[in-house]
Amino acid sequence: MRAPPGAEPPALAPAAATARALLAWYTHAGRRLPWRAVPGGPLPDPYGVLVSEFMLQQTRVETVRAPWARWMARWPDFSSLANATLDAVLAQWTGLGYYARARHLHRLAQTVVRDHGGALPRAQAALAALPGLGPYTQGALRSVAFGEPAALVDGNVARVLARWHAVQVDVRQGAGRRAVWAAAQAWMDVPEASAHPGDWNQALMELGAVVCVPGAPRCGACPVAAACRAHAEGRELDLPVRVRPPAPRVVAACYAVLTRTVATADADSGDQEVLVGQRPAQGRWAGLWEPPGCEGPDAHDRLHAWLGAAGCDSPRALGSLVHVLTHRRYEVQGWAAAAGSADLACLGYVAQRWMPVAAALGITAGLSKLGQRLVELAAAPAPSPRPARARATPAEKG
DNA sequence: AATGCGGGGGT
DNA sequence: ACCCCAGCATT
Repeated sequence: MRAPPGAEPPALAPAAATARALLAWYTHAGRRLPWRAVPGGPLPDPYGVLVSEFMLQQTRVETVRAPWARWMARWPDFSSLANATLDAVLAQWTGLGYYARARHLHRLAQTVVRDHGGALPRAQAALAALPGLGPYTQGALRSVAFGEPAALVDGNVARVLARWHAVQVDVRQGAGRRAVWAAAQAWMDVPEASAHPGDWNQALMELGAVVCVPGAPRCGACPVAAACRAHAEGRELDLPVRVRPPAPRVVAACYAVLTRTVATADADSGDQEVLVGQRPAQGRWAGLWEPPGCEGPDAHDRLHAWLGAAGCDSPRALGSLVHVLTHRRYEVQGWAAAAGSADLACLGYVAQRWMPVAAALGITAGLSKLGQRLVELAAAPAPSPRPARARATPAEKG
């Protein structure tokens, strides 16, 4: 721990002392989890590890404890799981989310029984061919269950390594992702780490989960703070770099809500119907229905040209609304008109039909959320003096 | 390289 | 209200 003035910055390369310090901390302070082996002890049951790893994908440790115990009590091995029905498996997964994981796990068990004699294969190629086993889970099984010197990177490891090495780019994608995987792999060249690969990898994840946490890392409690470049440079709060997703692209759109009144036995007030078109099978809102509209800078002109050609005279402005998706911000002008001889194919729709307004607002109608909002806009009797919530004007908040 | 996929906890 | 979480499959 010699630190002469002007000495080189803290270790950027894997170092035996750092590996020893982290493993010692993990042995002493690591949580005892039911699927986790005692540090330094014999390897755990691969099936139990596999189940835990599937449940832990994008899910916190504390969320998994109880479901894992229930699962292991019901299906303690590959053959019992392989013999279970998919319905039972999915029901047992209830509440964990990402249900594709349960389907993969079930299918994996059946594959292991059928093709691998009921035991998880050790060869990397065979492992990678199993459903639901991506790079992270492969590394976890190889190191934790089989004791092989395989690296892994999850969200915790990516954050820890981003701080240790002061990685300046987003470690979740592209070059940053590759850099973090390379760094994780480099640690497997340190004998202190590769001698206990399962403990080493779990120690890295444990550190990220309880010390090197995202918001306010507890560097005072970190066993390897001396090796951390971000800490040495006082930038632990700035790393890992958070790539703010680009602001949604603004899309101008113009829609027309065409309605007609259908006579009913209840002669007083006929039922209102709205004209909707079905979007193509590809692209945004594929196959969903919506009132006719178009998008783009010239959306207003194109829509009104279409309205005129369709004989929908004197459209009435409904006002505007903003609809935000992950990557798009739709700024929509709505218009109401009486129906003419409207052909929606000209606007790119693959089908069209009249739909009762009440049905269009239901969840089973197949309208996009934007389509429903437009129908609501047209169906609203009048702008009330006090809207339910000022959702459309979040900017006023500040 | 994007996108969809659940649900819950922390700040 | 975000942000993040022991990710993976699909396009």
